[in-house]
Amino acid sequence: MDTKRLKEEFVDFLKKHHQKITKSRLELLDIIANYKKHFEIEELVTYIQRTKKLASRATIYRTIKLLMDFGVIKEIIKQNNKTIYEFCPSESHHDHLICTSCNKIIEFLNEDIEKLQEEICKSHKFLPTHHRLEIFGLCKECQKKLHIKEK
Amino acid sequence: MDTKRLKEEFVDFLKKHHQKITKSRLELLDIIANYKKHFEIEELVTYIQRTKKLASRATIYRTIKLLMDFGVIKEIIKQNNKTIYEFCPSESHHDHLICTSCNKIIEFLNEDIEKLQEEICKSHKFLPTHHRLEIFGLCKECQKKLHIKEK
DNA sequence: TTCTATGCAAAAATTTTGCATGTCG
DNA sequence: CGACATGCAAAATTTTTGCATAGAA
Repeated sequence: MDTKRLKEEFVDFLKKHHQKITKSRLELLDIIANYKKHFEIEELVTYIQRTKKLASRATIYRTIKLLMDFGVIKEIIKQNNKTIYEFCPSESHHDHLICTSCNKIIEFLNEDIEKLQEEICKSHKFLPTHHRLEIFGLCKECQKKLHIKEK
Repeated sequence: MDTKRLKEEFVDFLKKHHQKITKSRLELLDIIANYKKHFEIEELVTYIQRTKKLASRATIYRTIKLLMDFGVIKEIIKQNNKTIYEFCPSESHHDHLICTSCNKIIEFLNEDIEKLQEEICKSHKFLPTHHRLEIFGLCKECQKKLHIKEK
């Protein structure tokens, strides 16, 4: 993935928030953008420390928080107290179908649902910043594996 | 809350899953049903151990897993890596508006959104078991406090 | 030069587990 | 009686933090 543009925006973001522009921060953005789309932090820490020796666990945690504020990382949660993070550059919001058997994550976007959410917020005078919709269940393949008949 | 019926169903559930019916399990269901609707586990542990001395932390954690399988507890997550659990007897599914300033949780249910979700699952041949929709933002009161003008 | 970021290791917070003992069926 | 549940404390997991040092503005 080409992250040149994204890095520039991140630099602006850091300046605006009076934070320093460091090698770690920019390279972490780069690494994460080119790593798996969905990841757990510890897995990422292991990967980074094995391959690049770029940043410590503490810095990775701290930078991920920054990147969440910046808006390119979101947390989506799955069962078992595991937190899965998603790299998600801003344009492409979407929601998730999560298979509880094979842990596959399927993305979808439905404009009607998005619109309905806006209406709900309006009716509660709630000012939304972001949202998360997760549907848990069994994917097509796992239904077959488990011999579940379609209705 | 009257939990007689719920307890009977829980007993059936335990039998069906070849698990034992114990005092701890039944009383924990009772306590949780009458505790706050939204809670963190540690807070619950403290409460139970202060007031009733009924079960150990380990048993509480284990029983909550059981109750999640049984279906009366769901986990909804909020920011800051805190996991909020919700007691939610089966009939009353709903989703959440979560205020990121005062942490208030507002429940809502929108049938159209529910229907659209079913359609999405169908089109992916996905067999849903449950879902979770969380909209984060600022509640009416916090917008006022923070002097945010309505559009 | 000044202030913030980083690394390290220790601490905190949260959840799970092994094992001896108690309880249910 | 046999199998499973419980309590305890220890371990595992995940995340945060204090402080000395390095690096950016």
